[in-house]
Amino acid sequence: MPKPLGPESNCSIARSLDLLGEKWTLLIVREAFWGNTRFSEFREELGIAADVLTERLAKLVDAGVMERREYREDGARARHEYVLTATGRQLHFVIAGLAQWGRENRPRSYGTSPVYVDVDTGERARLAFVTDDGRRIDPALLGVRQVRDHA
Amino acid sequence: MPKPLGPESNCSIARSLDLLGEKWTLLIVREAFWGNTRFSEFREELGIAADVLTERLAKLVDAGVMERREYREDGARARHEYVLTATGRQLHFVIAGLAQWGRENRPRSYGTSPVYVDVDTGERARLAFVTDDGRRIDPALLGVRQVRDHA
DNA sequence: GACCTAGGTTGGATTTCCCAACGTAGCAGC
DNA sequence: GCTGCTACGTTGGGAAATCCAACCTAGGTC
Repeated sequence: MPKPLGPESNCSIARSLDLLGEKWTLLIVREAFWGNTRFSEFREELGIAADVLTERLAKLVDAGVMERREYREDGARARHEYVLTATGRQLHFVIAGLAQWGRENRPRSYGTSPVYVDVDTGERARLAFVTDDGRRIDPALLGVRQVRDHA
Repeated sequence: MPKPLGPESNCSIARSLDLLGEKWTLLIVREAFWGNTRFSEFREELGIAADVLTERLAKLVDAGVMERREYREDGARARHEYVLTATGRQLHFVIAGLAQWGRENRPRSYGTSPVYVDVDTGERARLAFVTDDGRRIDPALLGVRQVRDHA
């Protein structure tokens, strides 16, 4: 029996959480979505310890979620920045799911929460389950099936 | 400045993760979605330590994600079970997001992964961003806005 | 060549997690 | 009414993850 956690788990949820489930990791991804890219920015926004941040960024780069790039501002030396890859940007559903759930189920009486909008029209965007041909599915009528991993 | 993690964080993602981001918590929620309800079932499926499970279940009940119920089978004594509340079931987007991401981005060459389907038609269900009037939004054209928490 | 800054590394305290052993309430059998 | 059995935990001690402050380093400025 494979362990319930770990990169070889039978369950894609467990495999995701093996990488993303450690403390801070999803908050780093959130910061990357918000446009922060630098070690010092992650540190300032999150208040995370430097050694933990180093380790998390390395794991995310290693897993292909983020990419470590060199960049250089005029007359400055080369620096590093960490940006989401296409794989990392696919986490928008997870991030949006957490944002939506927290907003609706763990409210606070003041302050603001992130909300997704259509960039063109400004309309509010919410998560939904849809079929391949675009029909929306009532979450109450949703079932789960175990499907063989392609390949 | 409120801490980036913690129940009073400015960000609904951080508030969600303050509860859900500890090790095992989302896997317990997953098991609950799969229909498991009992202490011993969680323990057997996950291999989680008993003390950690006790603590996680207490937090989830306290936060209104799960409900602790008494039940009694014929000629047996009263037992407890833990079932998702409406608030807990709203985590389907987060769980489905993790499942979909892991399936697509952390593949494995054997075994199965959970996939959501329409219970009536059997059609595959995927996550999408939609507007209130049901129009689907291309994730590439998605923006984020900070919106005041209602009330 | 002295200083500054971004991006780390290192050592040690604290917190969380793991594991095995034990506690306990109710019921069954005798 | 006592012995066991089983589900649901609690407790104690060790291992691992996290936190924090101090330090390091390379390239560029002055």
